[in-house]
Amino acid sequence: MSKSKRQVSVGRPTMMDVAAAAGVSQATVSLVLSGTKGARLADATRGRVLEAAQALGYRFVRRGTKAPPGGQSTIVFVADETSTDPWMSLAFEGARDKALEYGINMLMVVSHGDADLESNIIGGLKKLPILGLIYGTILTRLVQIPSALADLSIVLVNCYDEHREHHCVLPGDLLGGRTATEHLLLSGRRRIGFINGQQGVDAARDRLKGYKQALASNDIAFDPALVRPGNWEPSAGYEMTLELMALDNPPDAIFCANDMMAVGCFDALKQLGARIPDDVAVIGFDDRNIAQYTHPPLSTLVLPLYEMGRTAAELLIDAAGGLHTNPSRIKVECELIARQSTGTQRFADVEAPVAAQ
Amino acid sequence: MSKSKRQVSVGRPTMMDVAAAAGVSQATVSLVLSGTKGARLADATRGRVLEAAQALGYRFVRRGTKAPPGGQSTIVFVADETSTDPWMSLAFEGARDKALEYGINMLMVVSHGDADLESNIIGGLKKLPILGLIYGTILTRLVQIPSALADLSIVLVNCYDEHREHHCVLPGDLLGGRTATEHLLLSGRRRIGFINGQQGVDAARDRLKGYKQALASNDIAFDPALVRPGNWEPSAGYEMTLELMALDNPPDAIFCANDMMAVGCFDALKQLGARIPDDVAVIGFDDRNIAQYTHPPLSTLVLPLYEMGRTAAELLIDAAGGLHTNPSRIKVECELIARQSTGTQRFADVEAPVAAQ
DNA sequence: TATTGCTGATATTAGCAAATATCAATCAGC
DNA sequence: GCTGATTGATATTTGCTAATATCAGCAATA
Repeated sequence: MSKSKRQVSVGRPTMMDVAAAAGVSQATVSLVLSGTKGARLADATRGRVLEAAQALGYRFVRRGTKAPPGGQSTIVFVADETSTDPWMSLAFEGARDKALEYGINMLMVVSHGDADLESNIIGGLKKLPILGLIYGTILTRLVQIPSALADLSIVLVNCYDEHREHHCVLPGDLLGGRTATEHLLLSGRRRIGFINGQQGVDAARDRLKGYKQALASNDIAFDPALVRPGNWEPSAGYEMTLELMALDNPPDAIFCANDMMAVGCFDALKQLGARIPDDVAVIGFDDRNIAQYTHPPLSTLVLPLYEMGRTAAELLIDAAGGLHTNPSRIKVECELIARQSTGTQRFADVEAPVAAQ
Repeated sequence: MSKSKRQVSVGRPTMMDVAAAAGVSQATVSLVLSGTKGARLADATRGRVLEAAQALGYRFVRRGTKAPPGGQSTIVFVADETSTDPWMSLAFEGARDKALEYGINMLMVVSHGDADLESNIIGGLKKLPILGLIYGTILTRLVQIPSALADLSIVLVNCYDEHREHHCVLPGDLLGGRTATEHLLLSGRRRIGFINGQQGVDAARDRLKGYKQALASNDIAFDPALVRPGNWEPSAGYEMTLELMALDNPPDAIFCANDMMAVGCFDALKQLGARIPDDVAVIGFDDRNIAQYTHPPLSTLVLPLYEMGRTAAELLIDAAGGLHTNPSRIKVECELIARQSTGTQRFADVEAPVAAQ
């Protein structure tokens, strides 16, 4: 019975002791000493507590807090794929940069969509102080979050859940499609071809929808002959461009649903002897690296994965900070990058030229 | 003093109780019940222990084991960058696929080369059962491993340490440079230009060295006028090609130290009216996505990051399995991808044509 | 009634102690 | 001396318990 067992009033004093000395409850002492924001405390009480604590030589040890302030916290980024495109890396970097501003570390795991693997990995990580989880997919799509992750704070990037249980951050493909089309219209084009991405993919659907909206808003009739199916590959851009240009009334501009198809489109136009942008303007989508290096440089729209990652991390950090909002669907705008493939305007009164890069 | 405090012989029996009943030590009971491999036990003792355990109704609860059998193990992949190129993702995927074969999970963290951050994150991860650490860099370079990580099993990917304390896996740039040059020589070219990467970068240095070795092995004199400095960007490929073609005795083939410069090289050659590969053959390096889509498709060499990742994971898993070897430097070969930009052979007796893709 | 100041009840954690694994050292028998 | 069997010592882990955070709700006051 010596050093290991604590006597009644020996050993380090606790909040209970301080409370007794100050004539208040333990809860009050906690509120005073931990400086909880928003606590309503009388100055007199606060003073008495502090005095008692000092008198007893009380040493404050933080406990019972979910996220120990100053301690490490971690965000786990779960991706379904990584290698094909830079998108996932960009989203991760965006989230990481935001997290780092708050001193929060980030981990990435790649699940290839395997729910068991996800549960498994996250289960193993439960020993860490996890602030939350960002769940990102290569394709914009519906996802099902494994129930094993249900107790974590989750934000979805480039995907969405059926029951709107989580925040999700999506690219503004529809608005992007409209912006691209309107950019062509503003530079005086009137007959705009559209080469779509793979059927069944959300991005393809929305970009087409945006294309249609822009035409409608500008009182131009939608001509189904100008819309061609594609598959994101340069070969499709090449073939579909040949088809479009073979029409009786060929387009004076082509909107390719991604940059790779625009590369194929360039090849076809050059082969036909059409000048870009003088005869046909071309705009892509995604702002892939290559867009800067085509001849002429390709106008396109940024797929804002970096910004989406940042936003996701911010949502997570806010939620951890106690800001509880209903799950929202946030769309991040796809910025227009006007390069020379859409030319300087051919016709009258148009917008001011936008600097490239 | 009721249910919460345990009485001497009440409550669940422990190994100590079983040991006392069987007249052996706790250690012996542990050896019997946990079936430790390689333990030398007398059958009589084993029988007595099992009997005593049964008699007492002892329930076995496993504790105190470092890696709970069947429990997860994890490899942490530390990268200095991710977004610019697909290399890091490829290395990660390679390592991940190998790890998955063994049921081992992988995590990725991006440190931007910040040693404090690395120590910090890994420190936080120490609670997990970490099998080892793969440390990858975007540029092939010398790295210094923070001392905080010294107690972990580490394999370096695309980088190396001063004191050869760790395994490292590197790309075979030198051999690759030789292979590329020999491929051009084999197709009958004799005057081969070389557009180098950024000065001071290991990959640029080694690819040039390989180029020189190939020339020397084929008894062709090295002509400094045919070697031009570059910076990995298409613009450099474009300008340096113009310079090379303006020589009194222009090259009949150009080896660009990466694919992006080869794209610029293509532009310059087309502008000059030179046919590829008939007038000038072109070969790149890296096998970037774009190489399939140039006109004609670009011959190039694979930068084997995927394979390097796989190899790294394998080394780590072997080490964890008890295979202790001296730290080695493993170079992974850069495979030649022969497409049309190096043409079918122009001259006599050459190797069999290699299928594209 | 609205607001302020506080507390009881409950969720959560840090630290601890007991339980177990492991291995080098020891022991007994030949 | 040699070899197989056992144990003491120690590292590691799990569950337990006291300490702390937090919030709804109560009482007093304006």
